[in-house]
Order: sequence, then structure tokens, then C-alpha cells
Amino acid sequence: MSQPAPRLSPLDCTCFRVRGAARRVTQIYSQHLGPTGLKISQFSLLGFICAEGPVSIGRLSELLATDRTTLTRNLRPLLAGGLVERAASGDRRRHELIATPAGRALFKRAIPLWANAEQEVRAAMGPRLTADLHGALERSMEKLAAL
Amino acid sequence: MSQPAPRLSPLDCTCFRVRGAARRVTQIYSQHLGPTGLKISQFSLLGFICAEGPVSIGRLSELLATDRTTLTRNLRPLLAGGLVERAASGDRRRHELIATPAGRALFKRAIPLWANAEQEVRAAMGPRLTADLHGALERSMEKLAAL
DNA sequence: CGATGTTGGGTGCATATACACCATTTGCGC
DNA sequence: GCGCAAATGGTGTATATGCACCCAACATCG
Repeated sequence: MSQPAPRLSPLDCTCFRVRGAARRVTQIYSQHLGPTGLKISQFSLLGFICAEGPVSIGRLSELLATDRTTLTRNLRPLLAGGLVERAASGDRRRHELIATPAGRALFKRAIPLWANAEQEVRAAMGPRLTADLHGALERSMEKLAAL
Repeated sequence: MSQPAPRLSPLDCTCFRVRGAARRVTQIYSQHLGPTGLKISQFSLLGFICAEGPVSIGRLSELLATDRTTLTRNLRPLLAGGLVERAASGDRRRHELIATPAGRALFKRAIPLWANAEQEVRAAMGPRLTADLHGALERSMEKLAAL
């Protein structure tokens, strides 16, 4: 006895909206992180490597919910910049990734700039909308993970 | 008299969450659109060109909230595939973009597949969460547009 | 110990994204 | 008409993203 589903127009596309939001927030964070030379993806990636100590690509792929092969490429600038290093592990298929002292120092310097971006975004949205957005995103990802 | 702001950890990063959500939904829509050969960005782009008739890059850039130079590249597969054509306009700096009959036909065929993706996502989230997510995204983009 | 499946990871290819910079055209003030 | 600012858009460069495919190393079973 449910109502007939209302006709959906491509303008209602959830994907289009989420992608647009991602572009906009990326732009804001990028501006703040500019002085560090880190992109926001690199900031997240470096942060996880700093926090998780020696960690493999596969593990990072789970933590960041990002394709393994994407991380291979995203790591390149960090490796080239001497922010992250590879180290052998017992299993010769894997190599552990470790943040170098330079990488840790840069991440530490980047945190306040990231925090400024986060604060700017949250201030613009207000605490209520911030909570709504984060809540909706979290619950959505939970549901969509099952697909 | 406001409470002191709680310390933010990089794990609370709004950008990280929105980008992760974008990756996930993109993956779902891509699977559905696969048979058409269209990516979800191309579906949106082609849809706007179909709907807006002859339209310039700059105008599309506003409609899609995407950088002008990104659209230049995103248009290439559509032009190469004969789905969109350039046409001269009065102003010789611009050229209008028009969907070819093949482009319109393909978009028409893609709509049901897109709708399947949209329905799958909405079914997984449920109507309540769907409304919450869309509402939060819309209000957020409104606030963040002002920055 | 050898065949075989599994697991971890890289490459080729294609697209998406945007900043800095450049080229052309247009309109406007004089 | 001239000169110059504004408008329009493309290129170079760099990163981000993920699928299909490949390779090497491990594990397991006979």
C-alpha cells in the first residue's frame, strides 16, 4: 500500500550532489593547506601513515576506503618528497610504509592549517548542520557499504 | 557563554568524509551505467547539454559547479564519441555545445540505468536518510558557496 | 617436494579535477 | 578607429581515481 514512487529526474542525482560537495570542500581545504605543499588527500594519507606506524598498502586501502591502486599512485609524491619510506617486512610481497621524521614534522605543521579549514567549514555551516551532515554521511556510508 | 570548542582530530575531517562518500556512490552509479559506456560525470554533463540546448562551456561550468578547464577535458570523450558537437555562435570566442541525435538517444537509454542506481542507493538508505542526506548537502552547499 | 590456489601489490589505460598561464575576441572610453 | 580592460576558453602540469591485467611470493595439499 505504499505510494507510487515519485518520478526521479537526473537533477535529483545523489551522486551528482555528493560529487559536487566533494569538489567544493576539497577546494576550501586545498586553499588552507597550500603553504604546506600537501593536497588534502595527501594530508589524510600521511596522517594515517603517521598514526598507524608501519602499515601496508592493503591496510591503508581499508582505512581510507580507497582503491589499492589509487594509493600506489597517491603515495608517489610522498615517497618522492621524502615524507614516507618503504621498509621490508617478513612477507616479501609486502613492504611497510613509515613516515620519516620530515614527514611527521610536516604533518604536525599541517594540522593547524587543516584545523583552520575545518573550523571555517563548520563555522559556515553552524553546529547543527555540521552534525546533520556528518550524521547523514556516516549512516549513508554504513548502508551503502553493504551493497 | 558558549562551550569551548572540542578538539578536532584529523579523523573528523569533513573533507575526508565527503570525498569518501563521493568515491562510494560513484562506484555504485558507475556499475549501473557501465553498459552505456558513460561515466556518471559524462551522464550529468550530457544531460545538461541535452536539457540546455546550445550552451557554452562557461554556462555549463556554472550549472555543474565544475571548473571550466575540467569541462574542456570531460567533453573530449563526448566529442570524440559523436555525442556532442560544437557549433559557432555570434561571439567568436565561444562555441555552443549541442547534443547530437546519437547523444540524445544514448542519454535517453541511460536514464533508466541511472534510475536503477538512484533507486538502489535510496532503497539502501531509506526515505528518511535519503531526505536527510539531500537536505544536509543542499544546505551545506548553500553555506559553503558564500565562502 | 611439487602443483596449485591465494594473497599482496604494481602497471597500463582512461577519466576526473583544477591551478597557473596564455591566446583570442569583444566592448568601451576617448 | 585605437588602446586597453574584460570576457571566453584552451594548454601545460600535476594529482586523484579505479578497472583489467600481470607478477611475485606465500600457503596448502597431495
